Amino acid sequence: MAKLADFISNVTLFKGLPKEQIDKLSKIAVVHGYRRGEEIFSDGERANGLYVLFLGRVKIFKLSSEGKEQILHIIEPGEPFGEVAVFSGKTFPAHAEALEESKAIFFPRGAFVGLITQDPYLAMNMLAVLSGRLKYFTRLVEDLSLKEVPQRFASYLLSGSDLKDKRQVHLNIAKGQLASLLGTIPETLSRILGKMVSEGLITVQGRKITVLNRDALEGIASGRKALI
Amino acid sequence: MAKLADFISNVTLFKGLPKEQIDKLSKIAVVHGYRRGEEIFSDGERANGLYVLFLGRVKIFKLSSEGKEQILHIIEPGEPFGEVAVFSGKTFPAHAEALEESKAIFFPRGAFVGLITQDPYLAMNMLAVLSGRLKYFTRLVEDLSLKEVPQRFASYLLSGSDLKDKRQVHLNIAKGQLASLLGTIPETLSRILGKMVSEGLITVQGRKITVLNRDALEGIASGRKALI
DNA sequence: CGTTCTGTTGAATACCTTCAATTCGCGTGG
DNA sequence: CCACGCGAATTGAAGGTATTCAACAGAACG
Repeated sequence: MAKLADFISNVTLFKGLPKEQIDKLSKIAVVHGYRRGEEIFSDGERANGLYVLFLGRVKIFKLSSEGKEQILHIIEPGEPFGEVAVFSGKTFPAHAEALEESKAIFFPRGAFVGLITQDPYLAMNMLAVLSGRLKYFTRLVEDLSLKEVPQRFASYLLSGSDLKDKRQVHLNIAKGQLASLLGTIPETLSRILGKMVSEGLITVQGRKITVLNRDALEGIASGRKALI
Repeated sequence: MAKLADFISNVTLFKGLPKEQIDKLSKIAVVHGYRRGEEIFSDGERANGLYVLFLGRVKIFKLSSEGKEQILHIIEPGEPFGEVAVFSGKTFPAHAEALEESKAIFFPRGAFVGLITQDPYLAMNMLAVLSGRLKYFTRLVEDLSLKEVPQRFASYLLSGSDLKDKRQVHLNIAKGQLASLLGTIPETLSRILGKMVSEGLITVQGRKITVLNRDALEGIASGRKALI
């Protein structure tokens, strides 16, 4: 299990922990595999621990009574999920499903809480993770309530092409899933993509989007400009 | 300052802490007063600590570029606020403003973090607080994205009249503020109230709302029924 | 008792969704 | 290697919910 301990020591949540703690964590860890589309846990289900994604991609989402879905998070390898239920309430507050073949490490609640109370460093890391999530949700609420869909999409695009002014953005999820993440439906997103293309702001080839006019996109993201 | 220590020991965040810790907390605490409408901190402002509300009522909110507001939270006495910035990033993720004459206890970041690393109990309490907030936001996102305004309002009403089947709900904030909390505007809320009254579901006298037909409201809250 | 903020009501509009019909893309199997 | 089939994506037309703008009524406060 050297490989597992190795991975664990590189997870942000566990960064900076002494080797001894990493070993303890490895001992209580259980690895689960999931196929594309498989449910990991469901909203309201009793929670007995938390997960850290090892491989693949997982979506955390809510479902309406009519079956419409709102994605809260796309989890990437190294990120924890299902952590809320460990510290408050005893049930998961949303659904989790593998978007592709995935592996996740499961940490049973009791043992994990034990480690946290013994290691202030781990506690601080966990507090940082939860705070980061809260900040993210704050922005999500802001987007859903105060911005229109083109604004949200423009922000999404720009945040994905932030680093080293690369113009190419490769969507890591299907367009329909992106729509759900942006709080809309595939049709609406498709129309917005179409408009942006016809205005010369971007080009789209499957999941590959090229930003042609960054300034205009920033104008839309900030609400200063609108799509025609 | 016996009174302050007394209050602090009754705050959920500090529940179960030994007297010694409470004393330390009292020593690093600073009390601030705010008048109605006064800003406590603003979005993006550098954060040097967290607050616990002592008296009054505080709204945590986001503003759009056009000035529309979305309330994230109404803080009641005993609740902490501004805590996210202590553990992640260094700036407040939203605005805070006193809705009425208020007093808040301020805990400087460094000293507070020091106490947390010394007391696992305090750390666990803080984790529980953050998790609770996350759960709350999960529901807020769900409401904004997957439910219509009448549904949100019906849920709000019912959660306010939950205990001991009391039919009277007294709004603790102005209707305009409630609209902002529900992710809409005063006009829309007013129309919904009007419809519910004319359908005989409720009566409204200022801030006093009486539930006449709980079943119908539950139908609306769950999305099974609609308003005419 | 007047001024100001809060709440209400109406008409027009905007944005997004719904529904339905195609088209595209891709993996599977012949 | 090509054809088939199925889910994903696109496009059009119609409809619905909420917002905007504007005017007015009412409550709160000094």
